[in-house]
Amino acid sequence: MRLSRYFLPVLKETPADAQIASHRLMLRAGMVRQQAAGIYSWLPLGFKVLRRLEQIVHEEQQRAGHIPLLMPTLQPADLWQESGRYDAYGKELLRIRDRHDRDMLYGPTNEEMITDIFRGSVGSYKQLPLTLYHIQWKFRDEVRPRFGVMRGREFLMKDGYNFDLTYEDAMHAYNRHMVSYLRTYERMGLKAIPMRADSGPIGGDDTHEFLVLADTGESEVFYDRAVTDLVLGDREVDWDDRAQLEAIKAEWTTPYARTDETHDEALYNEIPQDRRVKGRGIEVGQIFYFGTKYSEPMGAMVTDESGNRVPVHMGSHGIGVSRLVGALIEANHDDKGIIWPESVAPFGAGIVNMKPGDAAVDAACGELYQALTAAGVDPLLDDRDERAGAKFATMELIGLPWRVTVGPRGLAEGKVELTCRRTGETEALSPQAAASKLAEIWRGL
RNA sequence: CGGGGCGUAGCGCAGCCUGGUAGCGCGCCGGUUUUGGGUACCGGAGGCCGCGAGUUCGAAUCUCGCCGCCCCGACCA
Repeated sequence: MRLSRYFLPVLKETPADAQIASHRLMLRAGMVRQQAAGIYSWLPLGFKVLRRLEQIVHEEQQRAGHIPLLMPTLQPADLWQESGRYDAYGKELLRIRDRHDRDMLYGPTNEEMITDIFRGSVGSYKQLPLTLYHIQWKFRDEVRPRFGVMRGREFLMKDGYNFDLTYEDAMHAYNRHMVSYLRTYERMGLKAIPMRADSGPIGGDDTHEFLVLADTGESEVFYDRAVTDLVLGDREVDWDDRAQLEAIKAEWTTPYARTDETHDEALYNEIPQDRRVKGRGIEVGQIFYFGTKYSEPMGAMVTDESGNRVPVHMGSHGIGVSRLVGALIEANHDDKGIIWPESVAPFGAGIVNMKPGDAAVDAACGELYQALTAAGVDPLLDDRDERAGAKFATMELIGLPWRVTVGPRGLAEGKVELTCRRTGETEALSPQAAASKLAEIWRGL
């Protein structure tokens, strides 16, 4: 993309309403625009990041064998009356009436609807296990939305639902989600720690929240430092191997890690002193086994091997996709702006043309642009007639991981400069060498 | 929902206390200048001062009501 033809409304000054870094930077970098409290338009740059995250989530879900579909944002109220949540959910549920006076709602989650879909089409245990998911906008009418997209009223969420015959099968689905979530966050360059969460009335060891450590997080967290050293990496995962998934789950959930909701001071104090950490975290996902809570009242039954009609065991599993954009920035920024991990960057590299109109510089930029595009780096070429300082400041603000600076001075020696956003390190290379170095990095993603 | 604060140009703000018909910086447009870290100067466009009612000869300014937004707390898969 050429910046001169793009839509990137960056702000030099900080909007007064934004209190935390991610919100400030998303507004300054022209990623979002607020339309009402907790409701945002996603401008092109923000939209690109959102799409990248969605893509990673889709890939990892499908790798684990989960099946995508798409349910609507608006739902009929009667499904919720069936489950009992229409009255129980309270004011967070946005209720709407259509022209025929039918009660509708803007979905805050989809347990009822997915259960309805399931019961209409599945009747036998032979069709299990089944996990369906979608990535769709949700609305929860929060009393006090804040922190930009981190706590909006409208937000994009991946929510998945597993249907299994037995508790054991459902726990395997639970473990599958835990491991696939670990992979998902790792691919995004995030350290997200599964923490035992409050499971409410159901009780038991059957829900975990994933927290990204950040000083601005809403939750207070307590953990054993050992958990932050764990890395899933590229180890082979057999998604049908129950023992393997159970072992990975144990690896991550054995070290103490809890939010203030479930914190146990006595257990915490058993951790060796030098490994105890108290901090704050941003919740970016949750996995949850809830058994027959919906299948029973809503009649989601299958016939088992012995011919008995039994309610299916279910769980739901969410990743806050739009919130992740904020969480990523909270975890990756400095005083100049955002620092995107390569895997989620809106553009892989910025090319700065130091002298638009200079034939040699224009030509070198054009060649680099083509080479990087061909390598899948998806570059952003700053071909605007601006001062060097303004161009550098823009690139640093929007946080592209790499910058290639092309000017007459370097070009006279046959060199361009390759600068790493995160470290600030710069090296002079031939344009070809710079292009192949970036291509190499992208091949590894 | 309790407490606090703010709505004036695209953004950041001053003016309000003490009423007299709106100003600064950034951005934007035109020009000169500059050319490897947000250059300097000149000229210009852009406002139903959140909305409504009231007081007054006169309201951005005072009074009342409403709406919106932000912060702290409570709440939150």
